Amino acid sequence: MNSTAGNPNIRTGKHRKGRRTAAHILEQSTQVLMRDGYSQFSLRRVAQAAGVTLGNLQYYFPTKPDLVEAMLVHVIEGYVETFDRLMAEVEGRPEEQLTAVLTYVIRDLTNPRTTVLFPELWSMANHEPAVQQYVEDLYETYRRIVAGLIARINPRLSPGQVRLLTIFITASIEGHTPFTGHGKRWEHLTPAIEEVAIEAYLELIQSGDLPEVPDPE
Amino acid sequence: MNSTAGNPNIRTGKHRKGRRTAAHILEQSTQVLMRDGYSQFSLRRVAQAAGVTLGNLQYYFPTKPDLVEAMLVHVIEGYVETFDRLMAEVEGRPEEQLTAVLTYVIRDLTNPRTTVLFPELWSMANHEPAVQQYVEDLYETYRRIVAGLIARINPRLSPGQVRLLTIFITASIEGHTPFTGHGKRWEHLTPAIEEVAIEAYLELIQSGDLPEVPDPE
Amino acid sequence: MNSTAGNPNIRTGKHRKGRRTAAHILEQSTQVLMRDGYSQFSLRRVAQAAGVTLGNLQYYFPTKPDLVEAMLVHVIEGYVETFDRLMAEVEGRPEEQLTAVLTYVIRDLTNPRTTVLFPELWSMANHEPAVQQYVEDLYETYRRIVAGLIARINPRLSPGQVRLLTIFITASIEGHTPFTGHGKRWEHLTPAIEEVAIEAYLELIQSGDLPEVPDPE
Amino acid sequence: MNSTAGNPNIRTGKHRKGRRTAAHILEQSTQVLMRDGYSQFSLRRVAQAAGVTLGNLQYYFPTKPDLVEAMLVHVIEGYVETFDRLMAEVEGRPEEQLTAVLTYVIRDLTNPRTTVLFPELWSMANHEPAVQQYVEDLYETYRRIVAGLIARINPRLSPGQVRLLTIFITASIEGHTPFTGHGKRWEHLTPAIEEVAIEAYLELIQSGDLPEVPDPE
DNA sequence: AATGAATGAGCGTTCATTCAT
DNA sequence: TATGAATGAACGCTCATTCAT
Repeated sequence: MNSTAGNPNIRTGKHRKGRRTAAHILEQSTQVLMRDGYSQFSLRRVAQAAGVTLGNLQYYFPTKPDLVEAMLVHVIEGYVETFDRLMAEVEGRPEEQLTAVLTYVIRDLTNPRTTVLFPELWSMANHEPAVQQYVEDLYETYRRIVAGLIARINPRLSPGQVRLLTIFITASIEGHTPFTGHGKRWEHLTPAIEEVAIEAYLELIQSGDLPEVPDPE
Repeated sequence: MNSTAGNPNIRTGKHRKGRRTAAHILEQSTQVLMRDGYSQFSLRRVAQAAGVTLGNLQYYFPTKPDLVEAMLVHVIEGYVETFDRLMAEVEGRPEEQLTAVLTYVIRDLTNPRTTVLFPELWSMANHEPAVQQYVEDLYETYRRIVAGLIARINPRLSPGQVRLLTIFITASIEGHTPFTGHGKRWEHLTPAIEEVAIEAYLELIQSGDLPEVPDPE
Repeated sequence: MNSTAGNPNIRTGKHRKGRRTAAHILEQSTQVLMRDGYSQFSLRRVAQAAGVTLGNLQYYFPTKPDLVEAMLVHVIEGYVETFDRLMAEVEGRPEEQLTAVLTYVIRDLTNPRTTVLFPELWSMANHEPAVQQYVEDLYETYRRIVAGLIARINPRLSPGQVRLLTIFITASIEGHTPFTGHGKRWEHLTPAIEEVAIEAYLELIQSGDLPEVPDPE
Repeated sequence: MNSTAGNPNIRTGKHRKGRRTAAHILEQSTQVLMRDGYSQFSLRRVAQAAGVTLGNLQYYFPTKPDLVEAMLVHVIEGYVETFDRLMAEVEGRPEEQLTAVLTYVIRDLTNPRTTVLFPELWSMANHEPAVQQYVEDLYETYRRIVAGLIARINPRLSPGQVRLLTIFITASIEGHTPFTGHGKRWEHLTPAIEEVAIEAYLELIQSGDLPEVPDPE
C-alpha cells in the first residue's frame, strides 16, 4: 500500500536515493512535531532537522499541508502496522487477547512519541478536518479489533452495546495520556492503572450490565 | 483572589474603561484560541477579534506569554469557580455527590469550549512547562474533590488506593473529549457513557478490589 | 541662565517638586544615553530609569527632540561650569595655566562620562544639525580659553596662528578618547601621554615655527 | 582572505547574481549608515536603498548583527587594503614614508566617508564589544605600520617609547575628524594642520625627549 | 503635576511559496 | 534531484505621540 497514493503533489521518490530522502524527511518531520509542537512546526525547521535544503524538501512535499498529510499517514501507518503485528502474535482465548491488546496500548502511552504526538493530533483535529479524518480512521482500526474481541467474550451483547463498550474502554485508556504518559506526574502508576483498568473492563464486558443503545448502522 | 497577581507585566486596568478593555481582550483571546488553535493564535488576531489595536492589546499584555498566561488563568478560574459552585450545591450522601460531579464533568465535555480548549491545553503543556503547571493545578483541584468523595464512600481504601482510583476515574473521563465531545462522531453516546461510567466507577470504589500502591506523600 | 530658555515646549517646573522631577529626568536621561547609546535611547527607557511614567516624562519634555536638546544643554552646561571653575582656580604664568587646563582635559578623558558621551555627541552631530551647533558651542568656549593662554604665552603669534594652534592642540587631545579613555586599551598610558603632549604643545607654541594662515574673522 | 569566513550565517552568494546582490547590499548598507547614523540604521532602510526586498536582504544577512558585522568587515577591509597599497607605493627614507602615511591619513579625514563613519564606529564600539574588537584591529594594523617607521627613524627609542609615540601621534590625528573633517567648520585648515602636525611629530620622534614607559609585551 | 489609555508606524525576524539553475 | 535566490505576508515587539482623566 503506497501511503501517499492519494496526493499527486507528493513525491515519494523514483530512484533509491530519492526514496530514502523522502522517508528521512518524514521521520525528521515527526521529530520536529514532537519536539516543538505544531505551533512551532515549520518547513524550515524540518528541512534543517533533516539536513536538506528548503528547496529540496519542497521538491518532495511542495506545500505545508502536503507534508503534514504525509507525516500523518506515516505516523498512523506505524501504529496500524503495530496493531497488525500485535494481532498476529496474540493467541488464546479472547479474554487473553483483549488483555494483551489493552496492556500494550496502556504501556504505549508512556512512549514519548505517543505521549506527545496524540495530544498534538487531537488538537490539530479540532481545527483541520483532514486531520480529524485521518485520526478517526486510525482509531476506527483500533476499535474494530477491540469490538471483535468484546463480541467474542460476551456474545449476548447487542452490536450497540459492543460499540458503546468499545468507545468507553478505548476513550478511557486514551485519557491517561496527559497524566500517566512519558514524563508526566503519574507515570509511575501505569502498572497499577493497567491492572485496575483491565480487570474493570473485563468485568464490565462479562456482566453485560449495560443500557440498551440503538445498534450502529 | 486577583488572578493576575503573579505577573507584574500584565495591566488589568485601573480606570473603569481600562478594566473593561482588559477583560474583553481576555475573552476574545479565548475565542481565538478555540476557533483557530494555538498554532494560529497570534496577537494580531486577538486584537482584531477584540476590536482593539495591536498596540493597545500590548499595553495590557506586553508579551505573548503574558497574554497566554492571563488567558490560562482566566479559563482555569472559570472551571475552578464552577467546581466550587457545584460542590456548594450538591447535597446528600457521598455517592450522590460523586455522581453529580462526574455527571457534570462528562456532560461538560460536549460543551464546545471544553471540547476544544482541553486538547489545546494538553498539547501546549507538552511544550511549555508554564502551561503544564497551570493545567496540573486545575486537575489537582478537581482531583482533590473526587478523592475526598471516594474516601468517604469507601473508608477502608488506603490513601494510595484513593489516589489511584482518582487518577483512573478522572483520566478516563477526560479521554472521552476527542470522541464524545462537541461535534464529535460519538457525541450522541454521551448519556449512555454517563450511565456506564458512573455505575462502573461506583462499583469499583465500593468493591475495593484494588492493587496495593504506596501512599502518596 | 535658564538653560532651556529657548524651547517653549520644555517645562522645567514651577513648583519645587516639579523642578526636582525635571532635573532628575535629565540626569537619568544622560545615564541612559551613556549606558545604551543613542541608537537604543528611547523615552520609555528614560522614564523607567527615572522612575516616572511615560506620560509624566512627556509632561516635562513633550517630544524626543525636546528631551535630547535639554539633555545636551544639561551635559554641556556641566562642562562649561567646570571650565569656569577651573579658570577661576588656576593662577600663575600662562604656561602654568595652560598646563593646568590641558592636564585637566586629558585626565578627564578617562572619566566614563566623557569617554562615552563625546563619541556619542560627535556621531549625533553628523546627523543632526542642532546637536552639531551645541557641540560646536561647547568646543568654542573651551577653545577661547586655550587661545587666550596661547596668545599670552607667545604674543608674536598672529591671530591665525593662534587659532591654528588651538585647533591642532584641542583636536589632538580629543582624539585620545577612543584610545586612552575609560576602559580603553591604552588608558594606562594617560600619564605619559599627558607629559608628552603638554611638553610638545608648549614647545610648539613657544617656537612659533608655524605656517602663516589667514586670520580668522 | 574571505572577509566573512568567520560567520556561517552570512551568505555571500554562490551564483554570479547572488554574489552581486550580496555585495550591493553591503555597499548600500554603508551608505545608509553614513547618511542616517546608526540610530536610524534599519534593515528596511538598507533593503530599500539596495533595491531589494527585506526578505531577500535577510536571505543573505539573516540578522541585524550579521549585517553590521559584514559591513564592518567590508569597511575595514577597504582601509586595510588602502594601507597596504600605500605602503607598497611609498619609497625612500623612513621619514619620507612616515610623512606620506600621515599626510594620507590627515587628508583622508576630509573624505565624507571617513568623517562620518569613524565617529559612528567609536560610539558603536562603546556599546557593542564586537565592534570595539573590529575597530581595534583596524587601528592596530595602522599603528604597526607607524610604529615600524618610527623605530627606523630613531633606533634609540625603546619599544615602550615607540608605542607611546605611536599612540600619541595616531590618536592626535584621529581627533581632528570632528573638527577638520568633511563639512566641518575647520576643514579649510587641513593643509596647515598637515604641515604643523607632521613637523611636530618628526621633531618629537627625532629628539627622543620622552618619558620612559614599560615596554609593551 | 501626574497617570492611564490608546493609536499607528516601524522594527527585526520567520515563514510558505515560487522559480531559475 | 537538488540548490540558490527572491518575494510578500505575517509575526512579536518597541516606539513616539496624543489625549482624557
